[in-house]
Amino acid sequence: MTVRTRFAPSPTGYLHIGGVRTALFNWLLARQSGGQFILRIDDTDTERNIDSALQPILDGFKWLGIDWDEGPEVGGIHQPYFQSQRLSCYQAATQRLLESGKAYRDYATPQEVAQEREAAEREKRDFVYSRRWMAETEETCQKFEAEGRSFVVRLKMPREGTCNIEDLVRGEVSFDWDREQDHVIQRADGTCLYHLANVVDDHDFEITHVIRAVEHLSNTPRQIFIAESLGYQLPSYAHIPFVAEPGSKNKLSKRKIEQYMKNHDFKKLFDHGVAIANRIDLEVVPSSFNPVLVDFYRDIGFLPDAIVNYLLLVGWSLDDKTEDFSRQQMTDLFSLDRVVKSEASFDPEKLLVFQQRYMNELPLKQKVVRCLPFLQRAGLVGPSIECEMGPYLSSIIDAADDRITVAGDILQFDDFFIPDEKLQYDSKAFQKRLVKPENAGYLLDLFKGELAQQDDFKADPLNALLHHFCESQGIKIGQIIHGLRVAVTGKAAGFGMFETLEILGRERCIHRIERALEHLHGAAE
RNA sequence: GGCCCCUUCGUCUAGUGGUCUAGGACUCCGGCCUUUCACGCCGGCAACACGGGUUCGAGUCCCGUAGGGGUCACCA
Repeated sequence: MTVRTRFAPSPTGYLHIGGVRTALFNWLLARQSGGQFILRIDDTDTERNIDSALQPILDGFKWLGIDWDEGPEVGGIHQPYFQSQRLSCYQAATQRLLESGKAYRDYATPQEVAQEREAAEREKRDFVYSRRWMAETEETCQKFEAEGRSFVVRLKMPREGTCNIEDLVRGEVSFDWDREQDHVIQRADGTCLYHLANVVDDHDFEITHVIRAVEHLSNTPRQIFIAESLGYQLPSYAHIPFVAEPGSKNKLSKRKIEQYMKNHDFKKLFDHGVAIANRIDLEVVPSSFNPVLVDFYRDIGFLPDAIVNYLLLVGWSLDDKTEDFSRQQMTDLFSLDRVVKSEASFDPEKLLVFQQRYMNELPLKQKVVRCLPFLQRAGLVGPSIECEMGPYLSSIIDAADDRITVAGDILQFDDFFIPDEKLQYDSKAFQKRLVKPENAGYLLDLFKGELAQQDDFKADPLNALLHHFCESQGIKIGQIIHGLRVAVTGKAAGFGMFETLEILGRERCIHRIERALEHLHGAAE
């Protein structure tokens, strides 16, 4: 039997990071055994524009490298994969349920059911529908219809015994049938509800393993009832813990971003993103620019592999030390029995660590490819990059080394792309390193003269040059190097000073120092 | 509230009765390196929710308590 798993997103316009984790586990299980991973669209309740709400989700999966064998865009032998187009399947199933007496027409109005529910609450007993408006014969149907009533279809749930679920993650879990309600499976207008659709589709698509978040565990008995009533063979169930908020055990929610901002690490991640977004004219709105959603990561230059590797480890582990997994390794080694039972909080800091690791391992060429679009979007580099820009960009990214965590971080080194005349000085740094030290200007001016005579403008010789200079002046290198950095980059911090000088080249270094000196004298007057 | 699930360092986790005076990773705190920032290196702090059993022996099994979460829709 080949393993067939599925993920069933609703077209909401965004891809939730917790959803990705669930999809990932499904995908992994299918891939490791040469099975199929299916994407099915749960759009039974939405009347919005499906295309525009679905595309971001499909794009998200594609970006992450989670591909599907059947579903939107790729089709498949079981199509359609949109629930909104499968109504007839559900109606046929409902009909069979009705015929076998596992479901019934119910002519109660919502108000009448609500009244029963309230009465039960008042009397402090569990609510069980009286089935007062249940119609199992043509006569009763006609009687109720004569009263002007319309019907919904309800499940006729067992009222005794237990439902045992053999869960691949949790072991055996049992529920008493008498706690279950006669759930509605079809509305008065003939449209169907989630649970029925879900069970019918899983069967039609020949899903062998239903891997989903724990919040569905309590819903499983009714689905089992439907499946068994229809004579379906039950899939295996695995209820995995959901991804929780940072620092709590609540389910991570897209809407609670305001609250998450109180979490230091979450805010740090968000602010990191905002700094990049502001430079590339990206709208910072919670509906897409939100660390709970995948778009956020793509937009600021995360690596899909880093995210997938991180997500793999929230709720699953191989052993007590292995953390890095290639796609191949994770598909080979993943197993449901090593899924943890308790909910795991999303840890932005740890995600960043994976990102950093993957970014550092990326070949320089790849880094350049990832960073370039950010420079272009920030208007620092033209749309068609000139030939000489390639090596120039490479040298910067090479020198920046691990300081580039996400591709968008290249913008921290914007000073290499700004014309000398437009270089902005960090005012605090300028004050501290150039204005305040008495002889900073003097030393810088002197050293500028040395630079002007330096022919071999490479990091090592420049290093030697500055050291000799310091010796001859009887100063420590710290007395000049900071001011030099501020003068040529405008910033207090950056990568190696001598690499910086080399990359900038002699003319620009001198020009920038002159400009800084002018600025300094201007400030003094 | 009923039912169901969960509970090891701040976080992610290892641990399937003795090798656990509980291991790893991230964070944090020291120190080293150093021209800044970052990296790196070394070291350190830090957890079995609680109470009863069972057992020679319990983080590991059982029961209870507490806490957390989920679910009880003509939502998905």
